Amino acid sequence: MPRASSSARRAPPAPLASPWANAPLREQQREAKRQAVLQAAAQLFNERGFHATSLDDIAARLHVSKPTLYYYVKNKDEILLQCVSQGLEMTLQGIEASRAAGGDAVAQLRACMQVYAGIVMQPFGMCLIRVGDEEVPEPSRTELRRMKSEIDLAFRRLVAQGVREGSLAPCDPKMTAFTIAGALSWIGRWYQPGGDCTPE
Amino acid sequence: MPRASSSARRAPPAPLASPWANAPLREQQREAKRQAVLQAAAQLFNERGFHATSLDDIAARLHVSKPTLYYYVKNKDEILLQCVSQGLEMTLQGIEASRAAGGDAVAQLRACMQVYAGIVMQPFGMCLIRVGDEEVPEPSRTELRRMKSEIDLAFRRLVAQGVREGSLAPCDPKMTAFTIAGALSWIGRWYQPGGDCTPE
DNA sequence: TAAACTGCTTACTCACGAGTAGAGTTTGGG
DNA sequence: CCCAAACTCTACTCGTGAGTAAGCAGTTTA
Repeated sequence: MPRASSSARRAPPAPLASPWANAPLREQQREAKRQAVLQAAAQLFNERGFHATSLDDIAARLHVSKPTLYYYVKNKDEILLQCVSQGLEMTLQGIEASRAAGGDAVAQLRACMQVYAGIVMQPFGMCLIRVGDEEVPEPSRTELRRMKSEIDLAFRRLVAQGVREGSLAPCDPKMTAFTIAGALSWIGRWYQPGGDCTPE
Repeated sequence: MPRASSSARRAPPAPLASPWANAPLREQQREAKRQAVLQAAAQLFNERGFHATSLDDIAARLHVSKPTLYYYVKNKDEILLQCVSQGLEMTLQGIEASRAAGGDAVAQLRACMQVYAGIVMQPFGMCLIRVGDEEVPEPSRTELRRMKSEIDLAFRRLVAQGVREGSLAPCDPKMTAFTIAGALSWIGRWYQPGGDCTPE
């Protein structure tokens, strides 16, 4: 990020209407464009796969040229990384919220499932499912896997808790959590906007 | 297996041994090698993804050179197509066998699930799951999708039948079948030889 | 023995896609 | 009006990977 040198300052003469007043606005627009790049990329990755999507494809969808993309992101790998990270982040937050909402284990589990289902239908979440983590280069891969297993762990804990409460039939939490995650993730495989909707 | 050229042969002067006697044997060895190519390719596709796997990678794993591959297959797309086709074929046959084995709907369904689970842990079956069908070029893609939906249909029918028999709780067969397929397919995502096993 | 074929090799071509250089255009502050 | 930064473009480089050409060694047939 080469910019950001021009952030906070006050103009000596003018009382109102500080110059640089729109500097934060600039920054904000820049971020919006950056997000647009990620969004477009995520969609294309989902449609064609990561390797089958060229940067020209992404640029074309946004009606800009390839080098423009490099003004907003470092490289192709970083685009994928960001997409997946955001999907993961959303999921983690959603789960956190579901748990914070309280209720018994089954209610929490249900809420988490709803959240998860909703996310895998959105571009970033779908990225999470459809592109394997083989694709992201090593430094970040481990981090990503860590976050994924965190999600898995949350599900397992809820299942185990449900079993303890007696509201869930006794079962192996590990396998059950996998099964749930599998069934939910599978949605991201066939869902295409237009047709069904969110309800479980 | 690059060698093996010096394996089976018959002496010319022998009384039996029509010429061309080993022609079918030749054919058979050739087919074995072809299968080896597909097998190696499937494994690599599963490890790294289709586009991330080069023909040189496949060749290297077999200790041969790239052009040798072209002696056995037409091109890269055909390799993928064959892998997926074989996975699909195996599944279809397995389901057929399960249904033919008789029993009530639940028993049949259980058998089918067992078959499916077994298949997605093998290279070809895993291909089916891990590489999206976006990757295979258009003429064949439709055919592949047809076979996939045939499998899905088989599951749906069994679920519906189970509901009718009263042995399954009433539910939407379509959604239930999707859920089952999802949960089972997910296995192919995390399963790596070594650790757990087949039992459900 | 020579011809013919099978199986495989080395040494290419050629296209496409990631990433870069450097210049042109727009925008807002002085 | 002018300047500098913000932004975007055209025109490249360069590596990699799919697919091909042509020929070489061993085996089979005549």
